[in-house]
Amino acid sequence: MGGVSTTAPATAGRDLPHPARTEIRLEAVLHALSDPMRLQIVRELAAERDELTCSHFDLPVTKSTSTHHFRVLREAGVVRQCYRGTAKMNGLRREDLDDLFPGLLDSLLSAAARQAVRLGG
Amino acid sequence: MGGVSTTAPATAGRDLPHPARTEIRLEAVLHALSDPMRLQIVRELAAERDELTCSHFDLPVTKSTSTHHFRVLREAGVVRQCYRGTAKMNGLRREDLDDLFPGLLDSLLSAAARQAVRLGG
DNA sequence: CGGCTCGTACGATAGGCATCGTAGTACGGG
DNA sequence: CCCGTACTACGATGCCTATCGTACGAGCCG
Repeated sequence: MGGVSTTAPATAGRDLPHPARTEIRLEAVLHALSDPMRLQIVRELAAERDELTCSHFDLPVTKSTSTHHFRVLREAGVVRQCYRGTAKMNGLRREDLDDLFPGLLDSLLSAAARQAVRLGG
Repeated sequence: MGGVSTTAPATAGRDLPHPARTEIRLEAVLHALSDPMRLQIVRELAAERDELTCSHFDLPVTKSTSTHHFRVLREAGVVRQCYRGTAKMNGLRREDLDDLFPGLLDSLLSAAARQAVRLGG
């Protein structure tokens, strides 16, 4: 506070609001994953075990829509997002989810993989 | 047609359309369970390991809305419904779901139970 | 038959949401 | 300093859905 006109140092105003671990609701997680696009994002994020930029994903929608989906995932507590230069990094909140709902994420991922095999190949 | 005036024997025209096992989609299941009301229904259905009538559930909505939620669950392949007299019985499609997505249902139920304890107790 | 209970069908309503396009902001590099 | 890249914000649109109320159909019971 005080007289600092440029309120924050670097990447100011670029923090993204995330729900705390205890604020994550199962219904919101399920809703977030009930969209094919978002489920696909989460699957890729789980496969690569690292953070990925938004632009890494080649989604069949405009960037506006893409932004929307990533926000839904973040607000549901499924992914953690932060800026790194101009890029926005996305990481799965594995630890938080595993702590809240042990085994759920793995079951969901394996269910999605199984369905992909069944329908796609 | 034919001579039979009462077209069908009993509970005629009262069959309910269900998706076949192979038509059940993960996204639809997750969407169905992302509603608190429907998640509660499924939890009760899993607790009592028997079929339950619609009226057994004391939901804070009108009967119209209740009918709607049960239909969503049925069309997603989560529950199987049939008539028994005037009552409509609801049963969890455990076998189908376990075959398609092994472990998923249990993970979901346990996640829901865990959250109920965490928030309610 | 008459009435009761259970559930359905249909229409209305209000809110949510997936999608787009356009205009704009933040950062890094030449 | 200017430009390109990455992402956002905002408004519009059309669809889906959760909810209700009312009117109705189907089966049971006296």
